[in-house]
Amino acid sequence: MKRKATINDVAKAAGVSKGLVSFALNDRPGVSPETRDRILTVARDLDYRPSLSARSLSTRTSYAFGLVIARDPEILGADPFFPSFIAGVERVLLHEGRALVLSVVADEQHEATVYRTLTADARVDGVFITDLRHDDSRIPLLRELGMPAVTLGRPEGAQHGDADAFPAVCLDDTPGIVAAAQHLIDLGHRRIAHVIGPRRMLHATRRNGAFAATLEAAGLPADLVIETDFTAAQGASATEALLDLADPPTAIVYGNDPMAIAGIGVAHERGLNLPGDLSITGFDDSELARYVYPALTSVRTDPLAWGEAAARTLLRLTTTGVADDVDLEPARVITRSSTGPVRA
Amino acid sequence: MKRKATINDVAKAAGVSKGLVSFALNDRPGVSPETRDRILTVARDLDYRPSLSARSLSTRTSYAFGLVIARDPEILGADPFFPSFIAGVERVLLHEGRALVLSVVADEQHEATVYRTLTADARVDGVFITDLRHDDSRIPLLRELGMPAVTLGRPEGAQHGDADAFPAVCLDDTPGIVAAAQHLIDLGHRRIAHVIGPRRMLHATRRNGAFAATLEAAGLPADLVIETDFTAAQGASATEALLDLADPPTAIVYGNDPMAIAGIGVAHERGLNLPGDLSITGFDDSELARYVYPALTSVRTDPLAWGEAAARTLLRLTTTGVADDVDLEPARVITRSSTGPVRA
DNA sequence: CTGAAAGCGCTTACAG
DNA sequence: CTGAAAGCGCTTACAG
Repeated sequence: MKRKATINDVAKAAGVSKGLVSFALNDRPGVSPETRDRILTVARDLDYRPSLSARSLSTRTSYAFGLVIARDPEILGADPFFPSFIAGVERVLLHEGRALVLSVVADEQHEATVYRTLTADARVDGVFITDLRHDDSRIPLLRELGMPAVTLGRPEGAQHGDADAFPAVCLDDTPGIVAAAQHLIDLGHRRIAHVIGPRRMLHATRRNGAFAATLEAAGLPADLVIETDFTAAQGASATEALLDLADPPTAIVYGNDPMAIAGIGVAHERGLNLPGDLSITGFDDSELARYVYPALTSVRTDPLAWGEAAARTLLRLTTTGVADDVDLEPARVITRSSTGPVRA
Repeated sequence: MKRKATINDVAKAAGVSKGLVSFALNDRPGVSPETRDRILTVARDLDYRPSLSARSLSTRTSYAFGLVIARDPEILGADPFFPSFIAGVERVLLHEGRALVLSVVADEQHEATVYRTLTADARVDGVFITDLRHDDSRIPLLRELGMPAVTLGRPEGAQHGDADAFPAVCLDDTPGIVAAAQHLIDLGHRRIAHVIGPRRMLHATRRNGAFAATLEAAGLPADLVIETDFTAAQGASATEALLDLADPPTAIVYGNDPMAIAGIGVAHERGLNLPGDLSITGFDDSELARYVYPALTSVRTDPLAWGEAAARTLLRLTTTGVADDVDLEPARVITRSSTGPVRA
């Protein structure tokens, strides 16, 4: 391991000042084409790579983005969203010389601390905000900290194109949930339950709103709603509670696949026939969905594309100061054999 | 947002040189107690936090660790290991002012590129090596790059306490697989198959060795072994292949839970009764394991503890230059209802 | 025990 | 079009 070449080595070898080397490398005007070529050649020959920490100190830029996830590790492990989302983010950052700094915290208490530390240390140039909540404390916090951010979905109250809002990268999940509900209605179901994620999360209530509207448009009540923390455990107990009802549902729509798969487990344990006695749908269309029995009808989003779009948007925001909202392909239902006609 | 206080502000306010401030803050000898107290008080009053990039430039330290995962996002999403492992890592890094830089790459080709970039940019002070492979190219690569590392498990050929080896943080999985196999043997199974992960991965062959030894010790052949890429898809097709055999197994041991759950799906699809017609075991004991039907017998490891131990070891290695190997509680089998006596 | 200074490796006005 | 210099905010020998 020989010493890494510095800008000084390049400058000396090229017979110019280091300022000029910096200009040439950063594609700034004011360098004659011949000089620029010579500098770039020398830099390549010396295998020169600018020091990140030196650049960071000069430019007050870390060349990294942050993702803070406030979820219990148990839930995180069951949820295929984040790995795919992160893979999408990486796919664009890798080529941009940016790194992803990841923080997993158990609760929303520690979350704020982490954001403050990331800011104080200038560890990242911007952050991704996932799992938007009602009255989300992260929005004012990050604004106060002056930390650029991109939200997954649009926060409450924000209008498309709000001047002072963080850019939003949106993947509308309501068409998926509407399609799932309508699919069940079309199959003749009249009592359809909804097992949702935590109500403090925006998408839980938004999806439930879409669900309820679809049922009501068909003249059906949307009164069977159970809130969970997204764990398979609570998916199972919600299913137990629903099936114990005097007038149990003939179909259950779940907020994620692990809960739906747990629901299948509970139904089988009770000797129910699927989808004959009970239809079940999931959400996220994880790989496992098509391999359980019966194969799970689920709502497909595209976390990888979401990650890519979010990364590109944050990159634009942090480099140019502005970035437009992005709308991705909405979610859609994937029909499999866990849903079927209601029994006569 | 007022300007952040710098070491100069503290020095001026305390009436000392900035060198002394640095000494006081870093707990170095040569500062009188009174002066140190005064400096620390002033620093607190000014809400002073040393600039990370300035420190990094001076000390050639990034105060961050790297984790490069070479897996298809699809597989990653189904596998609960990494989220828990990462949560464990975070739990110790958070209090040590270190950050985790995460890279997800699709294949082992890009892996080397990422390690080179992380090193060239001095983006991290050390890395975690997970999913050890046979003849693992990362070991010589990182040694060549001079990048400190900690391995999860001991690499091939390395002896406990090798002077020049990277510290290994080990969680022995063979007791778990041995117990699973023995459990099936005790239940009277004579034809037991093993659906393993990629053979290039150390743990796949190591576990299969333990599996085979257990069967052979009981006078049983261990000839039914199918290699997969760890996806539920290949777990399902391996199950199909096994059940299509003229003399199919009465029990199948899977290398992870998603494959085992897919196996349950295939068995149910064929109208088999579990565990009457077929016993099934998984690996990792994911949350879902206990909520599928029948509840899945699985092998439990502790990824969270693994993450914590790995982080502490890497921290010690990068700060002191040496770190001992660590042995964690070995894996053990958790018996549930997907395994039962072989049918008469 | 304390201070003044050099150095880490960049970027960026400022002169010429 | 090019050079010399200051500055980013720390750490660390070196003197005293």
